Amino acid sequence: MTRPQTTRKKRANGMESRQRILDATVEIAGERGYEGTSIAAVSAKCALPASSIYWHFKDKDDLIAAVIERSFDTWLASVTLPDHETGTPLERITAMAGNVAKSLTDAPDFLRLGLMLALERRPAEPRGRTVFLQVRAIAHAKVAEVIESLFPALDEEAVRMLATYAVASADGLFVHREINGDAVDLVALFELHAQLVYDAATRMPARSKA
Amino acid sequence: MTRPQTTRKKRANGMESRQRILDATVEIAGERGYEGTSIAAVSAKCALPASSIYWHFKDKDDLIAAVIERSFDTWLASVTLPDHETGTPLERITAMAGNVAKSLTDAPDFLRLGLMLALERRPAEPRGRTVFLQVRAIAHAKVAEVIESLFPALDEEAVRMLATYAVASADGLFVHREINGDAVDLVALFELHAQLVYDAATRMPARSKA
DNA sequence: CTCCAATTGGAATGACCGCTACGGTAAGCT
DNA sequence: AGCTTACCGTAGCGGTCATTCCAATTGGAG
Repeated sequence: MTRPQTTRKKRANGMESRQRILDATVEIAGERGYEGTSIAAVSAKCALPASSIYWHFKDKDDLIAAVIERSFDTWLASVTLPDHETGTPLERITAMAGNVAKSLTDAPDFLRLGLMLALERRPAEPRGRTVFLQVRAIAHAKVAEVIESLFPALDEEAVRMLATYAVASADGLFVHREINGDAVDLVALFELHAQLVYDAATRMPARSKA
Repeated sequence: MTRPQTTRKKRANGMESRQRILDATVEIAGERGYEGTSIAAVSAKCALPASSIYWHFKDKDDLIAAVIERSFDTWLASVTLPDHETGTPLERITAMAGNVAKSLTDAPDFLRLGLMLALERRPAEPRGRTVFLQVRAIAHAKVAEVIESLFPALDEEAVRMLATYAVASADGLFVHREINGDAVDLVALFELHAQLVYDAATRMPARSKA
């Protein structure tokens, strides 16, 4: 994020090396978790010495956080929400869920690493975990927004609970695919999920608005 | 052989020490994951030297696997499935889901540790991970059994998908509570979950049986 | 060309890692 | 009593950890 930018051209492999380091780290961290990600292993995988890693990143925590941030950006770029509103509401949220499922299949690193970090609760919380939880909270808010716009009769508490259910279940479906491999049809599961949430919202009692 | 040779009386702190070690390990592994669980940290927490840990357990992998196994037993003991519950099918599976949610609240270590291990995919798979995945597969089969008995008209594929959705979403809801803390009402979420799955099964088309 | 800063290379740091060797101690058994 | 088994305690092994130091390199700017 911090760019010198003062007309200092990329003169050596700087940026490419940075990407190589992040590539190696995302692979190792996805295999072995936070503690299992050793600088030596990253160094071996990206064929750069440890000193280069420490030139590009302050310390291991900073490296992991950078990985989370970059994989989130990658994932965001692969989510294409259809902004034009065609079809019934159910068709629309089903399409949205399908797109999210597809993007998670294409760029799973963000959620995979994030959930791994989130499940740990070490005394000194890694910065990557904080970043993940913030992003996740935003996702929750956006889902709640969609639900509220589609079902304005629902009260706040119902919207909150449905959004929580929608996001949490989606995580679970993703984890299921991470565990059971590519044979799992994540798009189909997400579309089913969208329909269930939609049905639930339809059947929920509309109470007085706050 | 008139010499029973059965359990030699517990003459030292053997069994108690074993439990102390497991208690310490479940705490540390829940905080820091597989690699982050160091023998020295366990040793410090249970106030027993490393050599005692290695007397009771073959190696670190064996220790983690033992923790998974014990926490599974603890969890199983806290699940009380009402086998002949009265009421409608929906009421019955809702009660079942509520019981599972309550047991997961009371004894979360099994699923928490298991999911942490499951998300990692290190080259040499820890035995604890294998154990967890086996138990999880059994859980999936049991859920499929319940669904099939309640909705005999559904074809195999539909039952499989619903069971997958039911288990995976449940994991996600559990993770949500682990992340967001005790304020999350897991029982309510599980009861909602049960109802959604029930509704989905009701609405699913009944195809020809295989 | 020289100078300078961005990178890399390699080696070293002390702390910690999993694990073991081995002696001590106390409670069974005979 | 003496032998055996179960467990605890100390000390340490070889290795890896995150991190740092500092000397090379490299390429753009003057």
